[in-house]
Amino acid sequence: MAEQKYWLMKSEPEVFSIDDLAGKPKKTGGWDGVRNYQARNFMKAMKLGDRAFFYHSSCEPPGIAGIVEIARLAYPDPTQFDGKSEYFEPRATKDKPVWFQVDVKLVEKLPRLLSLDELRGMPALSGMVLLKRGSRLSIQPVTPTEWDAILRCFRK
DNA sequence: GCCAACGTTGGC
DNA sequence: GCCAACGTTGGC
Repeated sequence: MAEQKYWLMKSEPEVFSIDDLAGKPKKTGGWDGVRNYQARNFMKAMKLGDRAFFYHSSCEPPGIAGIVEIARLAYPDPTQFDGKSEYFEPRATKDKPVWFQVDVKLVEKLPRLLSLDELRGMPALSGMVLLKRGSRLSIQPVTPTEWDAILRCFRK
């Protein structure tokens, strides 16, 4: 397989949780609503089969809830064309969409949420984007080292 | 192209 | 609900 990359994708569980994804047909859903250029560009760089942590933000406690796989390459986020959506983008046209999304498929919900506190306590993650001061990016790259260190919490 | 004002994110 | 940090907007 082509080189597999790793990512982290944030969602507020009150808006879209890992259980919401689990309840979708084929456990697959579109990751819509991303309205940040850096995050968008990371989604455009995603390849089929890349894996990502599903991170729950703005909740108690925040943390990693599960693992998803990229099931469809970046394509225009339909909510940008919907005048009634909070994600409406007046500058966007069908010919020149501004915002993109990928589809993700649930690989597994982790046996328990790995909290932000626990992540901060792991020396192997000291350089992780998520843990950087002031980091707000909703889509982030994760290094293979970080990925493995996190999985090691579950696969003893 | 600068940068002040404003809006958003997200942990706490 | 607060507010630090960051991104975006818009006047100049």
